Amino acid sequence: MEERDAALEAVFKPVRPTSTFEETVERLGSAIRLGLLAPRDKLPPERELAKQLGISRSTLRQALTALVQSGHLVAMRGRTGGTFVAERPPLAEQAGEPLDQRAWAVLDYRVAVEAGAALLAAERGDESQFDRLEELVARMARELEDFEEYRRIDVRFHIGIAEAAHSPRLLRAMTDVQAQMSDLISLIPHPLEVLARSNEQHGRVVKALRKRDGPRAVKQMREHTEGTEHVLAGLLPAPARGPSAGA
Amino acid sequence: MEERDAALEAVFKPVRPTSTFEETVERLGSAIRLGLLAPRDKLPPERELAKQLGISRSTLRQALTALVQSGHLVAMRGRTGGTFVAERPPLAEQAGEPLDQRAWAVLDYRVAVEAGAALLAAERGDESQFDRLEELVARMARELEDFEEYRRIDVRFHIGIAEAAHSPRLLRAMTDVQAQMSDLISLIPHPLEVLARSNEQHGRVVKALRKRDGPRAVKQMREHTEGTEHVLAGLLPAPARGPSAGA
DNA sequence: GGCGTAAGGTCGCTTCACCGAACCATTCAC
DNA sequence: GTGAATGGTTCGGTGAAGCGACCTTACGCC
Repeated sequence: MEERDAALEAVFKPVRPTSTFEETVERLGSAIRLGLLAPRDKLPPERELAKQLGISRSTLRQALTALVQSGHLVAMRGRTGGTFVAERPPLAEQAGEPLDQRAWAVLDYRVAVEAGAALLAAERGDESQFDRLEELVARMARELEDFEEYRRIDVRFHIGIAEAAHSPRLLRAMTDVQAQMSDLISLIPHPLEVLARSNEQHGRVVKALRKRDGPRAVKQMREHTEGTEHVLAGLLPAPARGPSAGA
Repeated sequence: MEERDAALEAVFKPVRPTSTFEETVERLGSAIRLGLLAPRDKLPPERELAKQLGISRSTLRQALTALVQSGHLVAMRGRTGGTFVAERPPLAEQAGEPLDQRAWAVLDYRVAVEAGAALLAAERGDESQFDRLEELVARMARELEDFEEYRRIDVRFHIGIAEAAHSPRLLRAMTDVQAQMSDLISLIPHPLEVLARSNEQHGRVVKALRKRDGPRAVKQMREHTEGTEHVLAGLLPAPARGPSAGA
């Protein structure tokens, strides 16, 4: 039992079932914060959306109500009514409490997802998908002064890599990661130079993908993610990693 | 809305809340199949375990009953009784139905987790942890003829890398991946030569970790994971990956 | 040999999330 | 002005999960 402690520990940790309500708020809220659902976009009618999500209208409405109250959505009644994404939805949620610790967990997980996506994208990506990534890099280069727009494209870039990996599961993981990153990123300053440097790394990643050089793409991507970590390192208390898996 | 389809699609897919019962069966079942809980190991008394897991005894018993019936556990009554891991627990569960499709999803996810763990382990791993990995490689080399034992050590090796990454979240992801891999791996034959080759790759990964060369470790690890994929490729219908993230 | 105790096994009640469906209220197209 | 499409409201039903009390078994210990 000696050395397996770290892994075994996780086996007996409390089980936290996710409620349908929470899941739904999370799904829609993240999609909005990521810009997958853009401001003024209209959601399907409640009755239909409930069917799509496979949940009851009651539960869906609880989630929608929560998102209206948090400013993500706006509901309009009447014949031409509907539920719309707010003009200016909140960028990040108030995760609040143990942010310091959770932040590092997210960053570590991000390393895995980004690395995996880069590896597989190098192996399987279509040229057209790489074209698109390059286009996004070019667009970001033009938006260095509008952070919110830059970030929206940035999200699409990273999700685009996951799409090029042709793995639904990794795509899902990437959207999750980006959603959680948004909560962090909105906390930090984004001087123009940092964005520019960051985008240069984007470019190098695409270059490696084009060469079908997975490990190189991973290397470039790792340098890219380290950038974020270093900036955050100055803002968050400390990594505080234990001797074995941080306990 | 044009190009975001693949990512957006996931937003409106059915929400599947996980029940406490399922989660618990999964947690304990995986731990047993992975060998984290070894045969003859004794679980804590039900009343106590329920507290640890933060669930009611009733629900815990449902899970335990299921695991007894599936042959993972054995329950003994009386003063010195308790719930014990079975002598010879089933190696894999009958996921059954859409195994073909899910298999590839797992393999893709695995690439990410293994790559991320290798990257971070190269950066943060302790020498002592690398020593331990080397020891595991040596032990595997001695167990090429006993597949079940080999696989148990193999699991520990991969989990060991995640531990060296010092990231609780990646550790968790790795145990999940390994659990799902076990379901696949038990389906395929394991000729001695394949295990030997596989273990050589283990060795090369550790070597790269020792050199603190993350990208190289990722490269070696990718070659290692590809091995499994190629073997499975001969057994499963087809990747069947769509043009954009497999839809 | 019997008694206490630590375990698993059983029962019944309560609570709450989720579902389903009917119905209300508002607004606009026609 | 009427009807249809939409969000808003209410209420009863159902099943999962929790809580707690009690039964049963078997072993250590006096």
